Amino acid sequence: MPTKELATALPDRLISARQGKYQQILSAAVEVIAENGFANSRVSVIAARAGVADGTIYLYFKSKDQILMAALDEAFRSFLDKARVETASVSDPLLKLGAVIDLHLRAMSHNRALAVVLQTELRQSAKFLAEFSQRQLRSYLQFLKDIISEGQSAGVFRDDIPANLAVSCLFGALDDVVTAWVLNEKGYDLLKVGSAIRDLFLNGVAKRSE
Amino acid sequence: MPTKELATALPDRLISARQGKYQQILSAAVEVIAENGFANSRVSVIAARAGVADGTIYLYFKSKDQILMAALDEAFRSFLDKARVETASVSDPLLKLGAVIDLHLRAMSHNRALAVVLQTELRQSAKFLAEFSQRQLRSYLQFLKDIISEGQSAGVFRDDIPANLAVSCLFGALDDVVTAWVLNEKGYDLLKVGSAIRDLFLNGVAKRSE
DNA sequence: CATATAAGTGAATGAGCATTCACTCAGACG
DNA sequence: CGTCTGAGTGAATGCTCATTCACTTATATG
Repeated sequence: MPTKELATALPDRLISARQGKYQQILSAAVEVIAENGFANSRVSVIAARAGVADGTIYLYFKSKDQILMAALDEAFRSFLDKARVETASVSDPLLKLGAVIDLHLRAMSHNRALAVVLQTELRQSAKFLAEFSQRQLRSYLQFLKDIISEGQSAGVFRDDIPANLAVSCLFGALDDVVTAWVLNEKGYDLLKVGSAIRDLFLNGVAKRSE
Repeated sequence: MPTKELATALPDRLISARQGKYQQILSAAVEVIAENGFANSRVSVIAARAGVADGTIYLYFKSKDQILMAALDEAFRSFLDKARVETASVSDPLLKLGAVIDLHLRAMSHNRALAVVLQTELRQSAKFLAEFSQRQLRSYLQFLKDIISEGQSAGVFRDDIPANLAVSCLFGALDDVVTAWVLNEKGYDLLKVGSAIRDLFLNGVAKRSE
């Protein structure tokens, strides 16, 4: 008979099987939810899409709500990780800003279903949003704020503007562009607007007096 | 016996009673939905809050979904009307821009429950959002776009920027500022950020070379 | 091979809740 | 006053799924 410690440890093979189904269910859920909205998504449909039985879902997730939570949480974590890695080596705030804008748009472009879920279901209810956003979204906004602040210290950004407000404007612009893309089937190359957003954010829409 | 035509017409008293309950139900719904989210709002609770019986709701609305639709629709219509009226007499694009920004923030400030619902439930599902946004939100975005275009023609706004993108940035910034306000209990005077947003939108965050 | 363990299944359950409808009642009208 | 109309009521209905659990299948262990 195995010792207690060994009894609770899983063999590698099982762990990776777990990972496999776990991921399968998550992506199936994102697809289905993107198509129908959370409220109109049936657990049984997610299970079918993932190629598992209804009950299997509950071996990996506590509830339907929790599937959505996990999906958003994971997507965000991976995005933030990538953002940190990709910008770590860039020190110029202007370049860093461009890099983040590109990554944001690239990440959304890359997985449309996920983008749909993030732009819509994330805001499902004030309570849910508040709970999620306090953790993940805040990290991202803080990350953006740090870039702004660095730029202010470095003297390339105006310092007569609250960094928080600048972040709202930057994030809001990105967010709205992505929403527009999500709602419009028609080709609209999300990646191409990055530099225009950067320009607009830096220089504004007012015409310079010559 | 009354003629058929008269039989289908309602006496004024009844019409205004209808209006009364209709409005009562709508505001009760907005409050309840703002507190709990649409999915977690019970029709019976909305009825209780409005001071009517459960069944009465169905004399005025076809379904629970339709209550939310009607509430958003009405709120938006009244906002757009006000926007058109308030800016009709302003011809300078710069002033007009400021007037719209102020109105947007004022409208949200004025009815927090409605703001919560607009910022959260409006995005409930891609399908719902697409349907609604195609009608109402589009009008507002078009309204903003017209202001930008006027400014470009008048030579006060850069014309090397697609008006649509400028709209996304402006609306996105407003939207995100309002969302931040909605999520933060703490006092944060929404009305005070109007001029800063206008300044940022016009001039950008980059420091001018002196 | 026998046994043990844990993953996976999917039909059955039942809770929650939107919606209905048989009824009440207040006011209008001759 | 008697009768009619239709707004309003709220308990009862029934439908829709999320969730469960008794069972099957696959893998590890000695």
